[in-house]
Amino acid sequence: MADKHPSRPSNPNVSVDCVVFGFDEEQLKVLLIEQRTSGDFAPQLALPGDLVLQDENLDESATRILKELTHLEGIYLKQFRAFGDPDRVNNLKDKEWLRTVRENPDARVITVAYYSLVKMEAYRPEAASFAGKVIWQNVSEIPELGFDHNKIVNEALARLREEFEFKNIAFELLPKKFTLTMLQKLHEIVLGVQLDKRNFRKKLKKSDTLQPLDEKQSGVDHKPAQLFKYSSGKK
Amino acid sequence: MADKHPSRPSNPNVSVDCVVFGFDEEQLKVLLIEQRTSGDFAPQLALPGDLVLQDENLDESATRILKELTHLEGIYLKQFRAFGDPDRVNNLKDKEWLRTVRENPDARVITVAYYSLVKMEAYRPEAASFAGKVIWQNVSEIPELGFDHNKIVNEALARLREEFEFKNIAFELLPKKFTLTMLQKLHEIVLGVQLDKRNFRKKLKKSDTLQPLDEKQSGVDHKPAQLFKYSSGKK
DNA sequence: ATGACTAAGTGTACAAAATACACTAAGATT
DNA sequence: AATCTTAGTGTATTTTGTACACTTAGTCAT
Repeated sequence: MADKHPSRPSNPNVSVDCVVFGFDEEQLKVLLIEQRTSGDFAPQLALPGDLVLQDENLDESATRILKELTHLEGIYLKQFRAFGDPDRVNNLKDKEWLRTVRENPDARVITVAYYSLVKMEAYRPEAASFAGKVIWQNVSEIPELGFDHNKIVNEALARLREEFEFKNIAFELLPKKFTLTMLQKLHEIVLGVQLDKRNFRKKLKKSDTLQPLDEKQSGVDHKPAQLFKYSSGKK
Repeated sequence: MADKHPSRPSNPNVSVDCVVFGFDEEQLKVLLIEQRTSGDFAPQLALPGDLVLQDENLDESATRILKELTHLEGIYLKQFRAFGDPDRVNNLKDKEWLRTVRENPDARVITVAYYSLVKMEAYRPEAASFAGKVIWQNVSEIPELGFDHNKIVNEALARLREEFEFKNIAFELLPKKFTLTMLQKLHEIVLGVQLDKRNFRKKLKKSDTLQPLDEKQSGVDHKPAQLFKYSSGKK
């Protein structure tokens, strides 16, 4: 049992949790994993997350953990907040899942949260062997999650929306190639509003951050759209 | 010596660092403390910060640490980012200052950073007995600091500016009573620009977030200005 | 090849917001 | 009473945001 005297530093466990938002033409979802612990607890849903290892920085940790748990790679993850209520991981089931039982069972767990945004069709998550499965859950229908993960998802969603509202386009979070219609739909889905096509494009043009590619959309049964990439400044 | 096998969770020390910005009519400064360790190291400057204790959450920790080190109280502190490079605290002097030597000397230190903004004249920081002294350092003349604190200050300043640019007024960060001229000067100092008095006031009026008090500025040798407080929504 | 279907791509008129700019008013000091 | 200092206020112009509908390019079915 760790020392619980209040005037001592806590030497907590530190974990990383990843809120991966996925979008398609209509919906915004969050990637969740089903936790199956070795104990006989009922499975529960939670964000992909695990403890930070000794020789990695936080960004590296997030990348590694997301890959280990869901096989997703090459995704930009943005740190947005640490969560550290002393009792935020307070039950056996949660601790078992986090490997905390084996390492440092009585210490609290402080977590550093990351978010990202991906095109669902471009990334096919697969559950790690030891996890149950991974699912895309609609952001408007998120059930009760393990740990304090509902709070973390809500905060991440708020940040994502701020990013889109204030900075206009969250380029770090975008796919490398995209059509203007895709970009508009993404904004509409994230912000929950309808936008005017011409006005949306006018604003993009003025911001001067898009570069047309020598490539058009393929695999559609109508006029294919021009593909663009992000480019700061002008051509 | 702690276990350094890379595949193990790190059970790091976790600290909090506070970037307290202070403003007057002309300048924006940062509160720094001079570290005097018990060893025979030369003093160095750093942000007020220390390890998180077992039974406190991160916000509580920040509040406590700022008070212990500088006697500042009643200040809104906003968490903005965790910093966790594995070697960000890598010398004996830094470790000694952080009490890490006594508790968990070989583990890395992950820090959660907070910032805030105060009227310098309203808060008189005093050094804790064990610290050297506290100083207000101009943000444009920050010397080399301990740990990775230069990086943390730069990031905090960027966030503070974003807050002022995008959200227009960072009310959480303001004094409770203020004149419109004070508010304008603050914006000018933080953003490093000149603003037009009438346009600035027009925008404030439209935002409908200020409430005039039954009180005017005192102690000035000219026409006293109306004092306002923040108020969401209308009177 | 023709016609029908689907989404891509484009411009203009109006409303709202941001900017540039200079004088009068209130209190303090002599 | 005169002077000094900052408070407080409005209008004209430019820029930005909004509302709105038709033509074009490619695919598919006949």
